[in-house]
Amino acid sequence: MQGERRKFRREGEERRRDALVSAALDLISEGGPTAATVRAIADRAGVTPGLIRHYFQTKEELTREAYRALMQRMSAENAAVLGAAPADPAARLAAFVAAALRPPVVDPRSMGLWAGFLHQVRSDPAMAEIHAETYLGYRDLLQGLIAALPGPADPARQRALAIACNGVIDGLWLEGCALPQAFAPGELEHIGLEAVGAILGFDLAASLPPAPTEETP
Amino acid sequence: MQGERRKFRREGEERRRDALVSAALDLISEGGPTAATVRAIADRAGVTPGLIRHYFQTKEELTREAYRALMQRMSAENAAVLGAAPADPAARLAAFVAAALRPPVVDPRSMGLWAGFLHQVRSDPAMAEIHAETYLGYRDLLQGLIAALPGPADPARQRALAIACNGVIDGLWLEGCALPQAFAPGELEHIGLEAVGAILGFDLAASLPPAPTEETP
DNA sequence: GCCTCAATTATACACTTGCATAATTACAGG
DNA sequence: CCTGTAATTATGCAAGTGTATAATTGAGGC
Repeated sequence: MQGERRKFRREGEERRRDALVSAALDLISEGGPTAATVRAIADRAGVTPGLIRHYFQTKEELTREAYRALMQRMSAENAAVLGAAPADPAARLAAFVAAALRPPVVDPRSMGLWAGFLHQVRSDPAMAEIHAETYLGYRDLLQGLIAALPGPADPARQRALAIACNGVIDGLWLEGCALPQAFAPGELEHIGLEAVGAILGFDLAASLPPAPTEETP
Repeated sequence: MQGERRKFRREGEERRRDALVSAALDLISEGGPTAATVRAIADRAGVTPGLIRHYFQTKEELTREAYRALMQRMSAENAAVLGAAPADPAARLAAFVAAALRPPVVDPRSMGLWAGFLHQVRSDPAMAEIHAETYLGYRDLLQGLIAALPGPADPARQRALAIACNGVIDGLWLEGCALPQAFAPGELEHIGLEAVGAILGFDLAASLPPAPTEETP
């Protein structure tokens, strides 16, 4: 008796791919790249390792897809706040900065992923391209918000300011993810608004829209 | 003929341990934790894999030693600037902040190491302890510099300010390591001084000691 | 109900990893 | 020069890695 063959259900390609990508992200965030073996990923996704090769030509391809999904999700989560933001440029920028510095964008799991992917992004050109696309998209969005502020329109200077503000935001994001309990609720946003405000010469903290737009459906 | 046995020189224990630790750090910074296999480490250190087991009970022990060496080196590099700093509290703090945001403290290799160690620091209690010691030591140093500033002495508030400033510094440090070419020389220090100054209500940028104390032996 | 075909599983393989142990060799002290 | 001993190398091994390929099985069309 060599045991019964495992029962299974057929699923659509998209669902399976999503499940595998999601499982890979979970494992990397928990235990780093080392933990994301094909067997562990398949196990977490509820399938057997062979199926990975059926949907992805190689494990590297799955990893790239997971990274792309992560970056897109985070950008979308941050940009979503602009939909409900007021028209005033300073308020929009303040809302954007604040959203980047609180959950769900700030999340210890995301930083684990960030660290886990770092070396692959550095060494694998395909990963580097995915990173560049997302990063530049984010920075352009930020530069647009800065350009909308009242004042002289100097594109070169706006670009430099966007880079600087992006640095502060990214840095504080990492810090918030790394030390979630070091900051009181709202404190990280406040630090970020002060710091970005100092760079731009604007009192952003005062411009933050009143209610952090809690979802109330 | 089974080839000649490799020639070798006997070395002191300390030199060999240092060489192995250094090799491990190099490899982790270049290729992440995955790249630091016992064989690769031994190769880089100019020895054979068996010697690692002779000086370290396990590879994990070598890894921990490497992490400790890294953290101590970085803290020392940053604190070194205080030796040549003036007595004025604001100038001392400014010098300290600026030193944290320029080479050799800011260094792409260090961030690769930071990312590589992240998951081990999270999961291995021994690693977490090493981290806590170094981190708290750094923050206490920063808090001491803040407490020396003129103004009311409120320890609880000073602690909160130290945490916030530490967050900005750490974050900008990471950003400077990640995107070295995004910032003009001196720009990152300037951003950091503005941001920390905004948190503390001090014009730190104006307090920075004139010459960045270039070594001229 | 059967039959087809793709989705899924099972098995095998070559390779790498960390670790243990035995065999050597450099170097100090007589 | 010899000899002991500890530093160093060489070899082997069990476990885990990604991947290739063959064997099964679920589910829709007739």
